[in-house]
Amino acid sequence: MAVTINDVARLAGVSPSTVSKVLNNWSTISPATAEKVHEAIRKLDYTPNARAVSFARQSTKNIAFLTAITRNEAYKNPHMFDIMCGVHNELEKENYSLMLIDSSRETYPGETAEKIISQKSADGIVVHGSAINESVGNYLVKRQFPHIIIGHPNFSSRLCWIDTNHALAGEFAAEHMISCNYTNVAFVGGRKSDLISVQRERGFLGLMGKYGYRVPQSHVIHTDSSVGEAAAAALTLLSKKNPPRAIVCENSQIALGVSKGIEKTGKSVPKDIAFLTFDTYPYSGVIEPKPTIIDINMYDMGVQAGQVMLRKLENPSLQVQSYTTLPVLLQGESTEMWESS
Amino acid sequence: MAVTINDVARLAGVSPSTVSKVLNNWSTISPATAEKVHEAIRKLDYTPNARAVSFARQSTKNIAFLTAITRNEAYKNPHMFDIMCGVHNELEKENYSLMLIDSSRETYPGETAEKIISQKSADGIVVHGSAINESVGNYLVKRQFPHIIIGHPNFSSRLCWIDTNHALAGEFAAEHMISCNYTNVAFVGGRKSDLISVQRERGFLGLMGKYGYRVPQSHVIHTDSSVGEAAAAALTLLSKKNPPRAIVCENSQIALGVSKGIEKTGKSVPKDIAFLTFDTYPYSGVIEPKPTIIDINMYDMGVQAGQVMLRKLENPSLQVQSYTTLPVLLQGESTEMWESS
DNA sequence: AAATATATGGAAAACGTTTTCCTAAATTTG
DNA sequence: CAAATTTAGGAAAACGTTTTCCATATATTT
Repeated sequence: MAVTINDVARLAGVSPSTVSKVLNNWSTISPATAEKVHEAIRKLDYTPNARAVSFARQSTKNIAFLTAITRNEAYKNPHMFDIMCGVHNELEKENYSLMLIDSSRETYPGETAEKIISQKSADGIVVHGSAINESVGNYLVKRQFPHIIIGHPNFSSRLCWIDTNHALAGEFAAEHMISCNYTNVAFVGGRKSDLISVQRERGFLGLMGKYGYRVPQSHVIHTDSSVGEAAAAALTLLSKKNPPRAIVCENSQIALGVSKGIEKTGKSVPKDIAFLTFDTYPYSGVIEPKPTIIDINMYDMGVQAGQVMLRKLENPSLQVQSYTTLPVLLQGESTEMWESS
Repeated sequence: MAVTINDVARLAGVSPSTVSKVLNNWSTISPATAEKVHEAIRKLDYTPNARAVSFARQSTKNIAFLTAITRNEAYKNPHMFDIMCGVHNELEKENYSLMLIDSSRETYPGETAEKIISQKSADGIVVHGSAINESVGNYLVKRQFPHIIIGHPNFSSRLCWIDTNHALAGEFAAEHMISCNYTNVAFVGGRKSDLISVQRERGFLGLMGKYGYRVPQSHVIHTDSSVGEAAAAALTLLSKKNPPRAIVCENSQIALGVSKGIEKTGKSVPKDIAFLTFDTYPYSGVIEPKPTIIDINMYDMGVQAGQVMLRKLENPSLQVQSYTTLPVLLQGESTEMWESS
């Protein structure tokens, strides 16, 4: 039925192994023979059977991307697809494909990863830190199975991971504010139980303090990350006797609320009051004016993860360290260099 | 190195073919033998090599999901991941995996699809209507290659597709408004070049007219889908001598703007003015009050696509028709049953 | 001119299953 | 009780490549 390497060999008058060598650009084939083979391939419209190649090479050219998938995933985790796209686009360069695998129904963390490794259905594995346990982690390290963990795992190991650093992003926020000459800055955060919010707050407050601009307690407000509470927070801050010159909003939803609150006061941004926020998604696109953002680009994080994966695929014994994706400042119109009078 | 079916056979004292039959639940194996084999499998911690199974079965148990992937994909196409998750979760039930494949760099529509089919690297293909051409389409049909097209292709064929119906969603909007006794309704749409916007508008205006509530030209405003223009549109509408009782917003960004505009007028929703919008993503989550939404759930669309795919995988000769994902009304607080006085 | 090195391409094993027969034993039937 | 049927399990082919050797022919060196 389907045309195989043998058909090509017969038509070209060579052996199947020669065809294979031509296909894989071996140097031991003369240009003349190669041309004959290519001619036959063209005539027969031959494509190697990927399943047979996988089998013979003992490699699927597939990488598994494990994450917990639920209904409305994009809503709950707007970043995951971006990470995945970054990984994909990097792996694609070396002809690897990315398989989306759900880890949400596993009975213990690491079950899915284990299955993939033992089945050998993928050459490598990209997995969220929460979907892996210590035993599988150690297995990955011991077997030198190419892997990269998104977000560092909550157990110590010699796994290779890549993570964001939200405290650092908080420090970036402080640095930007100070560089604009805003030294009287407030912080509107999310819930105190929200780890990311807490880290950003710590980084921000820490660096402000280090520069000598300690942020008073009254300039730090925690909300439920809703637009309404954030707007109220902005109104509270701006009605103080000593209102802040700028506000750091812990996420884009808060920023949307804060910008709304500011609008209500009639003050103009950034002339009277400046603000910045973190993350491009999901809401910064509808905030007016276009906000200055400290962004941790998830696509870039995916690209980095992909690069690490490619290196590990090439050399599984490679001792690769772990990485942190650096935040990036996206200058918008909600902050500007301020010539304080 | 790795333990194979032969090791299991040797330990269990049977032939490899018997082990295979046990693995695949053949009925021609006695319970006693099966137990012996399972025992050996357990002892050796054996897992069949997926690459070898793929090869022997001539099936990869992989389905390719083709879409044009770019940087910031989630931002540009917030729906794609939801569709993908829906497809995934459905396919997972029959142990199929989903491979994410980029079609953005192909030199002609259908190139990527062709490659996958000729390589036999997937058992089926889910592809966006824009990433396929007529010749590949006909090839899919002729070869009975399991496929499902997301969004119907722009050429006629006997392909199997699944699509949304935005005109129908527009009709749903009209129906809901009328059922609330809002008969004086305005429409704020996107650009006239935006196909989805135009379809929703046509459906909405059409049904309003059919019910005898023709919407005057002056109650239809086109914007660039920005928050600013949408807010301005709302202000324009509400300052007319005969302002609308309700507004249909063509997308969530417009709805965000309209709600902002309404807020500026000081009118209350839905007491004085009602509105509804389409799509849950990306912005409806931050609109206040919680809007009534005509939603076309993309995850559900993916689930439907996955179901069709499973049926085609089981029986490739199946003549499956194409499907339309129906819109769903999500009642929010921006509309209510109105007792007009 | 003989000896050695190099270039080219083929034969055959290997990859690890599944699946199609086929056989021998066990069971049923007349 | 013999013949027919059913059952259980094994032998071997098949799936389509890659890759390791090996053989031959040609080129190079002494």
